[in-house]
Amino acid sequence: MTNGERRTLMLDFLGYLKRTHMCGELRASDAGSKVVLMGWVNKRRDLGNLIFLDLRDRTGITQVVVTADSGAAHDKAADVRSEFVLAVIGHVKLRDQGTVNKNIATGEIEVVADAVRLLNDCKPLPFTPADTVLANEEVRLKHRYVDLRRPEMQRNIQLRHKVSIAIREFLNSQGFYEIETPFMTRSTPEGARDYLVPSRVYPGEFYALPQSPQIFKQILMISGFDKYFQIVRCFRDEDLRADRQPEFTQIDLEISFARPEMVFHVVEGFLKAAFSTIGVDLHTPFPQMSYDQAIRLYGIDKPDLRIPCMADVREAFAPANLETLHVDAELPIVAIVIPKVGDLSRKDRDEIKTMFGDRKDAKVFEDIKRLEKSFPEAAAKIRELAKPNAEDLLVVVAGNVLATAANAVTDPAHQTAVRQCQRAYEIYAAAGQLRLALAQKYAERHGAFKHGNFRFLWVTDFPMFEWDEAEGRWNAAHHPFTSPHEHDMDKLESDPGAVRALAYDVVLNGTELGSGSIRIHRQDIQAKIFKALGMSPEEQQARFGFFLEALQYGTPPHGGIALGLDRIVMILAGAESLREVIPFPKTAKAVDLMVDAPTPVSARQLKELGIAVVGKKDL
RNA sequence: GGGGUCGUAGUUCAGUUGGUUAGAACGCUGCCCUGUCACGGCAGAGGCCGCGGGUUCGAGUCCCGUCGACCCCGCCA
Repeated sequence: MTNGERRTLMLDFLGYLKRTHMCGELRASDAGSKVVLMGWVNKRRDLGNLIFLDLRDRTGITQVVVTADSGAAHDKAADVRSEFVLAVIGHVKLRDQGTVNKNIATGEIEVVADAVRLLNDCKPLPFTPADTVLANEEVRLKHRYVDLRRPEMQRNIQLRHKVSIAIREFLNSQGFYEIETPFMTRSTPEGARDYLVPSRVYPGEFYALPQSPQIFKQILMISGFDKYFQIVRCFRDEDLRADRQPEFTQIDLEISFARPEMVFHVVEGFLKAAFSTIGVDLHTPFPQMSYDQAIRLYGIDKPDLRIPCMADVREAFAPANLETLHVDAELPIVAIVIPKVGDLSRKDRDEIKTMFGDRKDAKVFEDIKRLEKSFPEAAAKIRELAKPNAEDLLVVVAGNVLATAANAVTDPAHQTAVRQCQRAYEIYAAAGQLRLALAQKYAERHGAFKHGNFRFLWVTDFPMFEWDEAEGRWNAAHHPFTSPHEHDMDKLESDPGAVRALAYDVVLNGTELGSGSIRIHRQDIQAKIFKALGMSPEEQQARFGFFLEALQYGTPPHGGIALGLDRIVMILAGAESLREVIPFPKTAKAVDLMVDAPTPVSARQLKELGIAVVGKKDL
């Protein structure tokens, strides 16, 4: 018999047999009882006249012993291989002293088989759930049903279930209604690319899968449902990342007569409930920080609070120092502190330069001791401002003096200001990136990234508009229905860049978990925003006509938020990728390797939809 | 769209400066084994070295292209 071939086995029927226990349940106190277990063969250890089978289901593993005197049972057990599906009828026996297995919960007992039923066999697998080394992800995804049997995946999916249930229960207790919104809806040309669904009835016309139920949930507020939530799939046709899938699940909610604090309170409540499912007691309320602060202190709008913030050390340098160092005096100078890194070799310090990259606009001083030699006073002042401990790594990031030509400004005045802001922002961002890269590299040393350290944060007061360099106009930073700050209304026309939005993000350990805002409920303000965005009344009508009409029929003030369920579960599970907490994820090229999707469809299907596909080369 | 890492047996990997018949472990098949739990012992099967082209007397190894997996940038209102 060659590899892969097996003698034909006689399989048994389940018949009237009923399972009495799960495989992870039995304990010493069950000794003596008659039991029926069902599950998969995790491992077989065949000692000849004595065969051990580890039977596995979602609750755990029980060792089954089959002795030669059990006759038929022993013959069957001899034929059994990995991942066969069995029913074992037997009795629970306390294990002898020396044979207890402390590694499994059921290790004090074993089930002595009286009879074995072969419910199904299993072809030799590319990998098994019992393997100690993990197979390649490509192989895992192709045979996802096997991969999902692995205890770790079972745990992750169970965790996901628990988190969903905890959130549902909490929101229900707070008076939220769970209301479904359509998956087949209208394409909104702004934002991410839509996944389109062709209409058969109207050839050439398309539905779009929702990027979020945004407009529907706002309409539900107009409809008087007061508090809505939904744990809902959303779709975005953009390139993937470890933390981005084309279809993902959001915890979406909206509240009528809402102020931001009310939204914060609800989110803190359900996150507390979700985290308590794994025994983590979250401290609420979460700290808050303005967007502006986040940029200046962390160089990013989703600060990771597990490591110290950056420090502004601009004042440490005398004008003469800056000139010598070719540092732009107009731009910020920031110090990064990474705790407990200890002494670095010359090679490690050079590595920092590589990590920072070759930039025109910014430079890094990675060797503070060298800076100390030439500029002792500045270095002393930097230490005073950044407050590193003796073992901490301290590096400084500053702006480069640019050639005058590159810095020439012919734009109107407000654009000059924008440009200056932009350059400062780039310094902060560059420093922020280096801070994270260093923190990642020296994670072992500072220990702040160990699983279980959950640092939440609200980031508030996002800018209302972003300047679009390519288009030469302002864009909505969040979406065009986000309400501006009441105090900033008067700047809508005079200084759009300074208008703050009533928008907020909830951030955990440097990952954006969710984003929300108080929405515009008044027609007059909505008109001003569209005007600031340079959108003509015709364009407004074409894009959002139905919604603008709805807004006019008694819209209450309202606001809400949406959080990524996948990301929450990923962080709770301590996983590196969303794919570890999504049962059937897609690859980086948006392919489902198990079902092999997407695929071409038949000419007949296309004809019915009025669709012609142009050759790939023509695209 | 751009940059990077990787691709060798079913799986995880090794493979020297380009040089005989491409190795190991696990898995698989057969035999032996009554206390294993990463069971053990003996024997065996299993390879288009991702694919295509090039350089060379000779390519798993060097070069070019291509496909696939992963990570990052762009993108994600």
